[in-house]
Amino acid sequence: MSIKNIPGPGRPRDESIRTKILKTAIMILKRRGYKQATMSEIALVAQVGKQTLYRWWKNRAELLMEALLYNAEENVDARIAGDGSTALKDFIMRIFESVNKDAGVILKSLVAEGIADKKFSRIFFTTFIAKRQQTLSMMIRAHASLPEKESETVCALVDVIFGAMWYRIIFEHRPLDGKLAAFLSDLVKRVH
Amino acid sequence: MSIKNIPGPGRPRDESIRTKILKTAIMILKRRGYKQATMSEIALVAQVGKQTLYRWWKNRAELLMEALLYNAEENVDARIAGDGSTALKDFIMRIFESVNKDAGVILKSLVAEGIADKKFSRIFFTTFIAKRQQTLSMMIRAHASLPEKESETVCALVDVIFGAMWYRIIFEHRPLDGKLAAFLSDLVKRVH
DNA sequence: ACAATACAAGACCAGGAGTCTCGTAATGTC
DNA sequence: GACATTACGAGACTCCTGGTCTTGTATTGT
Repeated sequence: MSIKNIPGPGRPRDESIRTKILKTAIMILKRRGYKQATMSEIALVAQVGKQTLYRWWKNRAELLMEALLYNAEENVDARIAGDGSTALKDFIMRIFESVNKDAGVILKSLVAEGIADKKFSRIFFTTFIAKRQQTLSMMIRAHASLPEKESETVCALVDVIFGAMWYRIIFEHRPLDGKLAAFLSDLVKRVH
Repeated sequence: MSIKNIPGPGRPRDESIRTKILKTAIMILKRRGYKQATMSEIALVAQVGKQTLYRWWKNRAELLMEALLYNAEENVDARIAGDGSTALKDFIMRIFESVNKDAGVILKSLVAEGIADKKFSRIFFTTFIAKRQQTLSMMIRAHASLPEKESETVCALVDVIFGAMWYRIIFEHRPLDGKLAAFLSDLVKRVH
């Protein structure tokens, strides 16, 4: 994502500056929202030259994307092991918690960038969303009562689950809580 | 939405200019996308002074919102009458068609505005989304096999259906087609 | 010492939202 | 018809943001 740090002559890149910028960006996003998290503001708060931002990332969208990945280091990976009957619900719940904590604002910001820039929308989808979809569809297959589930149905279920999540992330009309997680994992069991 | 036209002294407002602006905005949104649909561009193409835009609407978000409502005059209302077994699927399908035709770009634009401006997000939700949710929950209640469905479940189902729709509107990874509509209406029947 | 790069600070440019001004057109009132 | 009042098209203007460029200094390998 960020521009590579190939060793050569001259002063070396300072990795700690890169993470300082990412942390600052996340903090501003959380505290002041998407619109206030301007490049100048991030540079100012991080006490960093604007050029340094553009040395590490080629534009705002790339920086925000990496902020998301950096933030998601507490990674929500598929732990298919464990009690099979609640594995799916637990998985969904873990994602919800991450969204409720920090990721929500960042995810929304990236959607906004994607709406303004179709090319970025594709990048965002392939480098982040698609991977989550893969994981979820594995979980669904494992969780489903009927084994030979055609992929069409699994795809629809993935869109249903993440769709409901995104819908509540974007409009914030209802919380992402255990009730929804239970309802969604229940839904999967009902499909044959 | 648009600023009222109270009669009084002076030259009267020209309603045809208002609709000309809305049509131009929709056209630019469809043909060039959200980012290109700037206020200056709309004014230029519509052959209208920028001040006229701001006389009718107080900002870009308001204009886009009214463009959406104007575009949605081919209104997707609940026609609960008709074959009860396909009424829900038909309803969903009609919304999908409207989105696929014009509304999709406008809806996405309004989401982007909402992400940048929380206050507008609320306005968008209450004046547009909430009404669609009302209609859909009526349809669900009518469609459901079990009559006494607690409102909690209906709300979740609404979020599931519109969630899946929005998810595909935003990322465009899969089409909004009859298959999804059938799957979703089927899902409702399976919930008890 | 020297070349090369990174860094902070900040000037600079392009473009968009929103405001303001100007000259003109359309209305009601006298 | 004269007048006050408002709408209109055109476009200049301010302010802000994304992104670039410059300058002076710091840090590396040779």
